[in-house]
Amino acid sequence: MTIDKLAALRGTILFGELTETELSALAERAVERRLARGEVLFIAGDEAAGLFVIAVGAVRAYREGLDGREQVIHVERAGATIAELPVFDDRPYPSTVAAEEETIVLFIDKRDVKRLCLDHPNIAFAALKLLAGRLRRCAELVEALSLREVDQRLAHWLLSAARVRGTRGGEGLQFTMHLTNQQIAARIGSVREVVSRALTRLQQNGLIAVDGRTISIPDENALEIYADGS
Amino acid sequence: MTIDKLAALRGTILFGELTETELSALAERAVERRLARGEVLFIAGDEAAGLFVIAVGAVRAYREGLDGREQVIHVERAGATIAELPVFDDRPYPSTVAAEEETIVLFIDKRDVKRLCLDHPNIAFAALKLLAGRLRRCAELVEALSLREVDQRLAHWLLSAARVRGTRGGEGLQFTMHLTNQQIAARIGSVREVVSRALTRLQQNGLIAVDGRTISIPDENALEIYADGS
DNA sequence: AGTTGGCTGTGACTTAAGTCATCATCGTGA
DNA sequence: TCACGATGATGACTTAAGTCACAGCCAACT
Repeated sequence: MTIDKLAALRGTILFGELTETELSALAERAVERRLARGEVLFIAGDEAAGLFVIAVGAVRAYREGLDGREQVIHVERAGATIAELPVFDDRPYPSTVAAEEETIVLFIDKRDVKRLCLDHPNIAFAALKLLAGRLRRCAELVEALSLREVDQRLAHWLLSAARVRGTRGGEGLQFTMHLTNQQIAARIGSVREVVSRALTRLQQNGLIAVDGRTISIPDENALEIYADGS
Repeated sequence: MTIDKLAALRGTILFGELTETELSALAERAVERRLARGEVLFIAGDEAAGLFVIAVGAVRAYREGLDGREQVIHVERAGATIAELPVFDDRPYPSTVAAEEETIVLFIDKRDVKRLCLDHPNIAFAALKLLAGRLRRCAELVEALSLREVDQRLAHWLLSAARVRGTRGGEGLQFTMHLTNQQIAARIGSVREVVSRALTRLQQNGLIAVDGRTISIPDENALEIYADGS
């Protein structure tokens, strides 16, 4: 399978507004890399020569503790970019990044990105907007980890997952969970067993209903109140 | 006491490279605001009309839990800016900001900042660098909160405080602690009593020595090893 | 069909962290 | 100068969260 580099670049917020000529020039210099599920793209602290555009698939950026426990910082899917920070501050990769599924990324040299930012103020502005969003989410995560307990963090996470992926119906808001408890744990800052028990508790309280891999939220509002307040 | 708005703006990374004419124009439109120690400048979620330049003093940006516990996200001093995010993504203030000491800030309308970013690519680039730094620190904080225990977080924090403010001498690296245990706790994500005990433990292990408000780190390396590894 | 390996749920236990209460000290403002 | 409130140390207690161990399941692969 070959991919259309041009289309992939055009699909990003960062490069979407370039002219066809500029896009082609960038596409020619872009280097494709394929990742198997779980494969690591780079490790936190590695020297960074540029950023990556996700053409197909999804990746997670995370930090690892000594015991091997992971904390996911953010997840990005096709159309997004990762490792922008080294472009702007010339420092190493801030997090380790691994593929969540079969993924194809395009490497873009940071000098190219810099030049584009300086030539096109609106690209720089798009990058600013992008980083602003990241920073907001990161601050949310800090707040959650520091000031909320696991059950609340889980409730909050389920709610936002449902709002992104879910559909509204007779059972209320519902969606299909495609992650393992382990993966959820890594995102909300906990461990497998605790997530398992927390899910049980949420069910017992009637805040969610679980049927196989389908999770329903009968009363969105009630779950929200629980998530940030108890 | 009157302050020199022009000088304050010139001292920032963001606006430092503007011409005198542009600076004056900006200074004329800047609105000064004085804050007493502890006074709140704005609250997370408030509508935001622009950013603030810190002319004198220092502020902390934090989130508050239901129980009133605070988690500091970042601290900024004279010469820095705060609340840049709303400028770039047109959303409300992400954190609550309060003065750590007597502080004077200058309010700059976000439309002015946007215009400057679009007219001067290097201002946009400076902003990108600024946000990149914030994001790195924020990710560090997430990692620490999720994967390290309090004693390690404290060790790490002491080390970086010492490296910024401290001096090297016979006793090793030493510096004056001008924060209360309460304040340290809010920064590393814990509470007063736990910080107090953690400090005692670090002393018992010979990793630090405390004399009044002076803290010495006899073996910087040993403390660092302890901070990220145990 | 059978085996292997990952995923889940759960009981039992440990422990880091947080809470509560007390007391001495200190600094600041009235 | 006095007094109050903030600060800090510390003992005693509680508890959320994490660890360990085990058993049942399911899906994939040989």
